[in-house]
Amino acid sequence: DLEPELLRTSPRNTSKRQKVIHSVPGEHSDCTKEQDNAIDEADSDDESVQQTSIAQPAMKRSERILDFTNAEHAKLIAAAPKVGSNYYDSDADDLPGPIKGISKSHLFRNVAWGAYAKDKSNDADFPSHPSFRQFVPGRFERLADGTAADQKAKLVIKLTDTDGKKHIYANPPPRDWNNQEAITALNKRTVQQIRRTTEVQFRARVPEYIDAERKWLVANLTAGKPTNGWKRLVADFNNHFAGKAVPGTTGSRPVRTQSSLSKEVGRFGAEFYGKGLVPVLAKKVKK
DNA sequence: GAGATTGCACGTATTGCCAG
DNA sequence: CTGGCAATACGTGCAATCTC
Repeated sequence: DLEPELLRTSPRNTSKRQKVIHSVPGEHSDCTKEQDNAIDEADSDDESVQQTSIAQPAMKRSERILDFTNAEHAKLIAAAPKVGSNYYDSDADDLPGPIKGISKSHLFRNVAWGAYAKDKSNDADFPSHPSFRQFVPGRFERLADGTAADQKAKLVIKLTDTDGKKHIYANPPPRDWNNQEAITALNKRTVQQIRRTTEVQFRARVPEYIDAERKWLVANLTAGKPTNGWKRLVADFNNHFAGKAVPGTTGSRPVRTQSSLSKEVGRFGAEFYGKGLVPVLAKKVKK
């Protein structure tokens, strides 16, 4: 069964009802401005959308970002198939007024969606266990096979929910594909659409730190710093907690990385750890 | 109109990268 | 190694919309 190009073909392990965790490649940006408006001009109407059938290690975010000013990258972009007006006409003027339902309207184009964005006839377009590559800055992204792909294809998300109902989410394109704020909003929106509609999640839920862990930290910190260095602290912490069950809690404690621990210590360092105190979270105020 | 959908802010957490 | 920050995931609440 085919999945739209935005959905990476996942290794056929998709068992039914269970949260499927797809890892999402990471981070950092450093993009170049002045891009795709020029590319939009070259928008062709060819609907051929390349299929990315590569079961390879997920590429890191930084590796997927293409620099328009880099000659080699520019060549890849030029060779990439462009998603056409079947999605929406990139060259057409935007519809007047703000986009309905989108509060950050200034970041996105109010386009008139094409036929593909309304077509529910092809079952194969509606996976129930989709995989997804987050948007990265720039209209085109580099794929693991070395070619470039048009991220415009990822704007229309077609899914089959847990009740078998089909959904289409047509997410407005960013006015500026290099605007990280727009890309971030787009990613948040699409990830949530997938999370709420299907059983797919891109990251496991993270257990919060519990009192026992925080007490242990207090005992192993000196003036808010690891008594014997971070390396040692991380190893000791995980020896003590990882995989173990703690009375009063369910399941077993997760492995914590140095990043996690240093964030926890840093977050409450001033008020608590630095003073040898166990952090106590303020009660949430609900209305 | 009432319930179902959606978008998005918030708070909690992790991971990747980079500079010192 | 460390420290720190950018990017981004998840759960949840809530308001604006949509749908029946």
